[in-house]
Amino acid sequence: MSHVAAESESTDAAPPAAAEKPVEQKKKRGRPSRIDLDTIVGIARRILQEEGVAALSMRRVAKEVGTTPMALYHHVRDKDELLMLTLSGTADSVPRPELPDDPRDRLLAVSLHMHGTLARMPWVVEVLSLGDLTDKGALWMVEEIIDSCMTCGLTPAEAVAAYRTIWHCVYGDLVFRQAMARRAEEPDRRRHFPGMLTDADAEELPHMTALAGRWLELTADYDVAKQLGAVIDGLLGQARRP
Amino acid sequence: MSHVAAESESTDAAPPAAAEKPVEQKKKRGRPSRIDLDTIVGIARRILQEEGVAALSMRRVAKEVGTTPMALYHHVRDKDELLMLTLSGTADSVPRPELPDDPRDRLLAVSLHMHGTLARMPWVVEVLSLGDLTDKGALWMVEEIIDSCMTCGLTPAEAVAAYRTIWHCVYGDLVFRQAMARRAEEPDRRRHFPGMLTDADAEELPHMTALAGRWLELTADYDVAKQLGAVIDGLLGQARRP
DNA sequence: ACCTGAACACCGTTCAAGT
DNA sequence: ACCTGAACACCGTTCAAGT
Repeated sequence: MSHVAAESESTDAAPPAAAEKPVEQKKKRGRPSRIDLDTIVGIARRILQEEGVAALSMRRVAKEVGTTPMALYHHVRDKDELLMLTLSGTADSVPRPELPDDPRDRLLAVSLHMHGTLARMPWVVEVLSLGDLTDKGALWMVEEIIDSCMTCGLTPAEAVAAYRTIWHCVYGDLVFRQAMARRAEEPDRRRHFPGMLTDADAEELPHMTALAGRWLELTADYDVAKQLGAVIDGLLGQARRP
Repeated sequence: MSHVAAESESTDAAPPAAAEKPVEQKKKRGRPSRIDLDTIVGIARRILQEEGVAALSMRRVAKEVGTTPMALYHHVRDKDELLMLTLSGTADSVPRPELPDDPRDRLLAVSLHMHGTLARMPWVVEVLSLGDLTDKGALWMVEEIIDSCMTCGLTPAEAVAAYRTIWHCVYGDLVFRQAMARRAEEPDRRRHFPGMLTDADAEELPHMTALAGRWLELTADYDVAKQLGAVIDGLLGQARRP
């Protein structure tokens, strides 16, 4: 159940690229610590994976590590820092895909790879909402997107903006899907869009009342690849008419 | 300071369209309630406006209303329901803008109106992340977007998908801006992207290392209107090649 | 240097009792 | 019908003390 966490954990702990670690190299002086950052972060990551951010508390992590809550604060400044640390290394656990050579296809492929990867790690999306990207291993995707955009004729500034727009589409879709999944779990029928329309609204909102019956179907049919394709076309279109 | 809340509050409480209220019409039998839903929701809205979702607790609302926390549960099922209720009526507090006739311009104008409105109500964005749209007064924008898309030749299904993509761009940008604003407040220098790159990364990430120095500037220059324009071009482009 | 215990100032929500 | 009080099972974090 927790072998995915264990894997990325060992990736973190692997000594070769130790210079990359943000924590300063500690000489082993004084009392040797009985718990180390890597196990703390690993356990936190497992909790996030299995139960999401809402389930992660310092007290819970401490219990699973086998210490007091306060022992954690000796290794980590606060809960936020712990959350950020769970992110680093996760990108490296996903194999880098073959990418097409055509820059437009490449752009779409990388964007979809981002989307697909994160769709399988919903907790990462949740944590990303709270802070920014701290996982260096994910930057190759940004680089690829910017590079492809520039190959298609965008200026560096336009390429960076295009990256951000693509990211908004990817992130927005993931958040939307998660909200839907959460709502599906609750048997609780809070009324959302289609339910709150009556025939009386047909005049003001003709399309929406007409589509209300098909809304669930239409929502389910949303095709990220197709939409991202269209967005990319639009973004690259900037190059042709300056 | 709280007059915006007060306004939408009175909008809520206005009797004419009472049939719209989700709560069932209560006959005034039994002990008359000393606190009513509208004041609870109004106070919650003010707290959200002034201090954000993190500051909103049932206990806090109770204190400001002048009751015990548990009295609230007689008017509201749980905190989540209270949050959803704060949303309803907010859209009506914003005047509806004049819109251009050309459907493409109209599409962009409505999208920017959504963005601009929500940019001024950050708490709404925060609450929206937790649930779905419950404010009927906001649906005219969705209707306009779908209508314009269809006028441009999209099928209803494509129009709904296009709406969602536009929403992702709007929402994604707002979330991004809020995260940036929050980060700017903390003097705390957690290292985010540009700081974590060294010269050693120039080989793997040439564009990003080259742009690292300009990153803040480039981020600040992000032009939502321009990007949404490009996205809309791409989405409408679907119509021409079926 | 590393860990512990007790404490502070909070949470959302349930439940039994009051008027 | 509406409200209260006490209680349950939690939070993140500080602080003084232990080894």
